[in-house]
This record gives sequence, structure tokens and C-alpha cells, in this order.
Amino acid sequence: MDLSSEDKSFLELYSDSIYEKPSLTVDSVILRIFNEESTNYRKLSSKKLQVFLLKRNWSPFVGYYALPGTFVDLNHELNETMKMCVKNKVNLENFYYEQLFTFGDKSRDPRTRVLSVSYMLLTHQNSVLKNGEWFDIEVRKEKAIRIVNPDGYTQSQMVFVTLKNKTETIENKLKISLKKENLQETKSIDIESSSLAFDHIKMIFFALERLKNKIEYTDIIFNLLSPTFTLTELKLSYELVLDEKLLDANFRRKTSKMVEATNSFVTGKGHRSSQLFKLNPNWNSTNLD
Amino acid sequence: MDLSSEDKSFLELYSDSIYEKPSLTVDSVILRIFNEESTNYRKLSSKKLQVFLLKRNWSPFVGYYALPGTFVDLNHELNETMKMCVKNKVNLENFYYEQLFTFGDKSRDPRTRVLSVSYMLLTHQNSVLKNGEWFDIEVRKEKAIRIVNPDGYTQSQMVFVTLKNKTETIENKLKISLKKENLQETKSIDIESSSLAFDHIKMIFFALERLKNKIEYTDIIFNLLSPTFTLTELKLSYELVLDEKLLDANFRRKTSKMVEATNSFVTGKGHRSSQLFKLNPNWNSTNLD
DNA sequence: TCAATAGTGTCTATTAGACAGTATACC
DNA sequence: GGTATACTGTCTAATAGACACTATTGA
Repeated sequence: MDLSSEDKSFLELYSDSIYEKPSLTVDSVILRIFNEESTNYRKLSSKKLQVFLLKRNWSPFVGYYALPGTFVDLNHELNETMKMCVKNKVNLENFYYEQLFTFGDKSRDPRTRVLSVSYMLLTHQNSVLKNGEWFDIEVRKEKAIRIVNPDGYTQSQMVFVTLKNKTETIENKLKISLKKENLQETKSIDIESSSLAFDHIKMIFFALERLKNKIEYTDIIFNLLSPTFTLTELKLSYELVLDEKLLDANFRRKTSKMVEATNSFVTGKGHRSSQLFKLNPNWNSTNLD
Repeated sequence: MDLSSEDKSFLELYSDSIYEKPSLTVDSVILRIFNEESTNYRKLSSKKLQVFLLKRNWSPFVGYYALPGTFVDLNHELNETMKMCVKNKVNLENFYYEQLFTFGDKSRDPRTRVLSVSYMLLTHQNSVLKNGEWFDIEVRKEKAIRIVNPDGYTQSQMVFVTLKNKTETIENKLKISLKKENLQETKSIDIESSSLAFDHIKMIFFALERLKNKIEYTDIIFNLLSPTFTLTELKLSYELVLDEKLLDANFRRKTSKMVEATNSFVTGKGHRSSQLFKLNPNWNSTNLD
């Protein structure tokens, strides 16, 4: 990958102004699992998946909630920009992250062509964020309708994503369309209606789907838990993300190799105390070896 | 998402020149499975996974092979740009695609800051592409080395990706680093050495990993096959992508719900003729319902 | 004591793995 | 007939699902 002398002379002549350029932003979908304490001292806390949103008091979309994001200064890497953004805007510092998807539709920003690289960030309840609010996430998917034809099928499905905190409810509606022909396949996710700024509801939806997929074959879930946790907490977290009930004994069997017992127990709960576990660092989540 | 009057007046004043902007490109990792006919008329053809590369006779990286890509005209959507690019540059028209990852490292292009949105495209052997060449892909992964410490672990792994056609061999070496701490996890993939232009070997590697992951829980593999195929072809394709041998009887059992028999058979092979199958359009690959 | 959760044991059903065996087409 | 592949049957091992059971704790 060394440059030839021809390359070098080309670079001296190169003007980067011949192509029009888009603006560039990064946006962060920050997720956590929130424990809602029960009034009954004995009862388990109930868990909610939450996303952190900021209310915009600037244009465009003034008054709307949005994901924390920023324009990218070209002296910084994308990752660095995202990290600086969440540090400065919402005071989040240690977290898991991965790049999600790049949104670049011509009309996604009313100002000008803005490309946004979105990230999924996972954190814990103990990080205290500023300048915004956590919203409970509720997803309801309608049954997909598939129409089979000689060359394949078309399928469509409506998805309702509701974001709620104590005072506000943000309703969003997405449509997932799938068209499969002999040599082609098109999947599109469109916003039917949204009360969030820009296409941020799509970013949130993409993050939820990514999380749900990865939970099955990686150890990503542990980024939403404290370093030590009870097996019941782990199970409830799986149930929350997967949106289905699991059987206790079977769950313990399946996860037994992923976790490692510590000597600590959670006491003071009016029932048998539960042992704390941590991620087994020798467990191989990936098939990389 | 309607704009307020405050938004509207803001937009009139808005100047998009206050932020420096990056150049924007799209790059396509075009993959197919190639059947190499055996000289023995009876023997099965052997399959190879291939990627399509163009030799650059322009700067930068003149003389190097690269993925087909282009700068994005801001009047076009990203997807459209990618489609036009592969139509014009390599004459590919009907294919499966999905966005892969956006590469934006400061130093990834010697000219200026260039952001590239990469796509994975899947096609069949019958599409005839122009202006470039197909290269066999061979991946060799060294055993990952994991060092466990009190707060987590660090892991590193070397990956060798060799691209070969009849006359040329392009060697590439990547390093996958993973660092896991209590509240943080960092994964990075770095180019140790590459004989391809830009960071294109990373794009190819990302595509291979994506394909390998998705083959397990989606029907993505069928985009690399003809509309009808024998079960042996299907099995060999799985084996190629997963890089492991599968047992025939078990494979047929597992895939029986995904496929649908046709009335056609492949004959003239010096052995029992094999039935042709197609994807069962009623099979639900995704857990979307 | 009892409500509520933590954790174990075990039966059955399903799926995965291994491999032997049968079927068939073409030279 | 012999070779190479297509396809089926079946035994066993492992895993998943269901559910009953025991263990503990604090008001």
C-alpha cells in the first residue's frame, strides 16, 4: 500500500472540490435496562429497556426529542467524535458501542444533505446522564403479511414503537417491506409516522433489531448488566430483549458455561438470597478460533 | 415530523458551510460462488467463493486492485449510487445487497477525508461482469490468543486473506483485537499489510463475516445460488461459506423445510440424477411475525 | 409462618451426529 | 460392472421443554 511516484504527483494536482460533499454527523442510540423497584419489599424489580433522548430547543425539529448527535469535525475519527459527543452532551463515558448503520436519504435532514453514521451504545443503570431523559421502549409488531407469487414473494409488516417517560409518550409507526424475486431481494424500512426528530426512530429500531440478533450468539447482553449479577437478573434481561418468557431451570443450564460464580450473595430481600455471577472470561462467544 | 414556523425561518438563515465536509463514496464487495468443472466427467465441480476486483489505472493506488466504487453525487440516494456504479462500471444489474459498514478513518484515503459506505452484493455465476476480474478468496485464521485479567480479557488474532486468479495473488494480513473490561469493550480490525487499494481488504473481510453470520439464521445463501439447485449444491455452498464439512443426511433433514422440490432433475452426470429444488417461499427465515 | 424468590432433579420430546445402507445413471 | 454421486433409515448422544420439587430468607 505504498504510494507510487505517479500517485504522489497525482496527489499534488488533486483538488477535492470537484465533487459536492455532504455534511456528516454521528448519532448515538444509548440503551440501558432500568430496574423499577416494586412497592412490595419482597417482590423483584421489573425491568424496562430504555433509550436516552434529548429535547431539541434549536432548529430544525425544535421541540422534538432526538438522539444525541453532532456534526463531525474532519480532524477527528468517527468513533472519537461519537465518544466526545456523548461525553460532552450527556456525560456518558464508559460503554459498549458498535457502528449500526449509515443513514443518508436525500430528504432526511431539511437543511441540506446530511449523512449520519449511527451507533448503538449500551450502558448500565448506574451511569448518570445529563441534559436528557430516559424513555421506556415498547415495541409491538403486527403479524407480517406475505403474498407468494411465482417468482418469490412480497411481505409487509407494521411496527409500532412507543417511547414513554412519566410525562410524555412518543408514538412511532414503521413499515417493513420485503420483496423477493428470483435474482433480487429488497428490504426497506420506512417511517409511516414519527414524533421524533429526523429519522431517529429508524436508528432506534435498527439498534433494537441488532441487539436482539446478537444476544443469541454473542455475550453482548452483559454490557447491559452490572459486572456482577444474579441469574434471575440475567434471565429477565434476556426475556426483555427477546420479548419472550424463558424457563428457569433450562435457562440456568444453557447459560452455565457463560458465567462464573462469585462468593457474593444478594441478601435482605425477604426470600432466599441469590448468588452473584460474573461473565466467564474464558467463554468463547464468537466462533473465532 | 412537520416543521414549525420557527424551523422554517431557521432554514432560511441556515448556511451549511460552517462545518467542513468529507468526500463521500460507495464501494461494493461483489461475491459469487464459482463452479470449477472437473476434468473427470463424473466428478462434481468444486466451488470457490470469489470477489470481483478492478485494476486501477488511475491515481491514487494506480496499478492496485480495488473494489468497484464511486463518488456520490448529492442528487442521488446512496443505494441508487451503488446500483448505478455497478451497472456502469461492471455491468451488474440484478443482485442481492445490503449495507455493510461505513469506513471513515482520517487516513484511509491519501487525497482528503473520504467516507466510504460499503455494500455487500451477492450474485450468481451466470452474470457476466466486465472491466475486472474474479478472485478466489482464501481465509486462514490463526488461533486467537486470549489473556485473561481481573477485569476481563484482551484477545488478538491474525487473519490472512489471499485473493487469487490465474495470474495474480494478492496477500493481505489483518489483526483482530478485542479488549474487554468491566464497563467497556473495544473491538478493532487493523490492516497489518495489504496489496489492495485503500482499506478495501477490510471491506471484503467484513462482507465475509457478515455472510457467515447471516447464513445461520437467514436465507441469504440462496442469493448465491441459481433459482433452482440440487441439495448437494446447497450443501457445498454452506460448507464453502462456513468453512466446515457437513453430514449429508443431517443436512437434508435440517434444510428440508427451507426448500421445495421441483419436477426437474439434473441428468447426464454418470451417476444417479439429482432433483432440483427451490427456496420454499413460505419458509420464514426471520423471526419476524 | 408464609410469601416470594433461588435453585435442583428428572422425565420426555426433539434435534444433532454418525454412519451404514440402498438407488441410480453413464461410461 | 464399476464408479461416483443421490438419497434414506436408524441408532445414539446431546439438548430443549416442561414441571415438580426443595431451599432460604425477612417481616
